[in-house]
Amino acid sequence: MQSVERAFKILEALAVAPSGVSDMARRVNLPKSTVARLLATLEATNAVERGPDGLTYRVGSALRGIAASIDGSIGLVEMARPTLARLASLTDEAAGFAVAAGYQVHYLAQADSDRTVQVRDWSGELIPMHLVPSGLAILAQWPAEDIDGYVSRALEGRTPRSITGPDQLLARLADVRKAGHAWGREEFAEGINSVGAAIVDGTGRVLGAIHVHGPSYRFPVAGDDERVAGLVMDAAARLAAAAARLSG
Amino acid sequence: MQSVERAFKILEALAVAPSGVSDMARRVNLPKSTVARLLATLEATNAVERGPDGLTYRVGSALRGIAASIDGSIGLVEMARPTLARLASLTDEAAGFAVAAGYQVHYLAQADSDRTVQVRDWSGELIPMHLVPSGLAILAQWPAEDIDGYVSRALEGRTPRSITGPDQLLARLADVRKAGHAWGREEFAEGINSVGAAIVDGTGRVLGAIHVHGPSYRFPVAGDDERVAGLVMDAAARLAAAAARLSG
DNA sequence: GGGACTGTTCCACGATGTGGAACGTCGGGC
DNA sequence: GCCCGACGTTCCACATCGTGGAACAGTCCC
Repeated sequence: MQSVERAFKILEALAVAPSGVSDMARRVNLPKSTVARLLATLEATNAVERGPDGLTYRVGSALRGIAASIDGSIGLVEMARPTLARLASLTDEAAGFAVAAGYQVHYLAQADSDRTVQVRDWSGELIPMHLVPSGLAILAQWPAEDIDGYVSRALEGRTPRSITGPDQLLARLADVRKAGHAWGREEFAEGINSVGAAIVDGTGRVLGAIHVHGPSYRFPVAGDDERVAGLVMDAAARLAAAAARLSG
Repeated sequence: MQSVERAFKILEALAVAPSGVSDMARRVNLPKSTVARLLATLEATNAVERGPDGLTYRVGSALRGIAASIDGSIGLVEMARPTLARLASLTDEAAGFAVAAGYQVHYLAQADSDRTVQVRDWSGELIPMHLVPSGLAILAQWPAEDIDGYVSRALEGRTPRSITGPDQLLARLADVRKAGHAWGREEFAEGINSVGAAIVDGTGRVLGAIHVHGPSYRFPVAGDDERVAGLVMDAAARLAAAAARLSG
C-alpha cells in the first residue's frame, strides 16, 4: 500500500533529521503537496509533531509509546499483569484485562485469587459487551452514534438477568458514566459477579478495561462494593497514567 | 489520509497487545482483508513483525529507531555531531554530515577545525550530488535505474574540474563503489578538496553521508589520503552501526 | 523591488485501496 | 472420525481516495 509506505519513508527520514515540507519532499522524492498531506495526517495521528518554529516537522511522541511495547514486558497487557496480580491479592478474587473487539470484549489476561473455589480463566474469550462490566465500561465511553449502532441490533441474553432492551442498556450506560465503573451481577453467567472500569487515555481513547470477578455467593462481600470498585478504578487510572508516561 | 490513519490505528492496538489478523480486524473495526493488507505493508516496512507462531503480529523493531530520535540528542544527525567533532580533530580539517534530497545533497551539520584558515560552513546548503564526495558516495549506492535518471539530465559544472559527462560520472561511481569512499578535488569550488563516505544501513538503505573537507593548498597532505579516507569510512560505519543498534 | 523559496490549498482524474467472497487449513467439540 | 467454525490468504470489480500539478500568498535575501 503506497501511501502507508510513503508515510514510513517520511518517518524514517525524520528520524535522521527534522525537516520542513519542501526539504522533506526533496529528501523522499515526492511531490510537495503529497508530502504536505502525509505530514498533516501523521501530525493528526501524533506520529509527527512540529518543532518550535511551527514549520519543521519531527518524530512525534505517540511513537514512543508504540515503540515501548517492542520489549515484550512493556506493552499495556504486560504492564497490566502486575496490576492484575495486586488487584487479585487486594480483593482475594480474580482480576482480568480486556480490549474491545468489534461489539465484543476480548479477554487477554487474568490473575487468579488463591482461593480454592475460583471462576475459570476467561483469557482468549470474546463476549458481547453489554453482558459484562468491562464491556459496559468501554461502551459507556463510546460516542452516541456508535452506541446507537450497538443497540440497533438484537441484544443477546445469557441469563434471566441479562440486559436485552436498548432503553435498559442506555440507562445503564448513563449510570456507568456517572459512577466511573460498572457492576455486573449474574448477567453473563449464573453465579458470577464482577466490576469493571475502562482504561482511558488523555485524549479519550479507550485502551482497554480492567475488572475483578468472583463467585456470586461471596462476591462482593456485603458493604464492600465501593472499596472494590475504588480499587478497580484506581488500577485503571494508574495503567492509563503509565501508558501516558510512555508516550511522553 | 484514510489508509495511513488505519495503519496507525493498528499500530496503537498492537502496542496494547499482539494480535492475529481476524482479532485485529475486530479490535479496529475493519474488514479482515483490509487489515491483512495493512499488516502486510507494515510488515514489509518492519513497523510490524510476526511472533514466533508466525500468525500473531506485534510492533516491529524499525519503530524503535524512529522513536529513539524523539529525544533530540538521539536522531542520526545529533548522533553524528560528536563523530564530526572527533573527525575534525583527527584530521585537523572540517567534517560534515549530509543527506540526499532529490538530486542534491543537503548539508545538515558541520564541525570545524581549529585552524585559522577555514572553509566556510555549508550547513543548510543544497548541492548537486555529482559535484561533491558526499553526493558521489550516496549516488554510488543507488540502483542503476535511479542513476540512469540522474545522468539523463545535463550535469552542471561549477569549476573546470567538475564532472559534466555521463560516462565520466558512471566510471567515477564504479570507482567509488570499489573504494568505499569518494575524493573530490576542486570539482565543486576552486580551492576546496574533500573526501566522503555513505552511511548505509544493513538493508542497503542510505541514511546520509559523512565527509571531511579543507583548503586544497593543504588538504589532503601528500601521502595522507588513505588515512583520512579510512577515518571517514570508519566514522560512517560506526554511525551505521549505532543506528542499527537503536533499531534493535 | 524582484526573484526564489516556503507552506497551503484546490481540483480533475485515475490509480490505488476497498471490502466482499471464495478457498484451504486447522482445531475443537461431539 | 467427522463436522463446523474459525483462521489467514488471495482475488476481483469498482469507486473512492490519494495523486500531483498549479495557483497563491507570504517571507527572505540580494
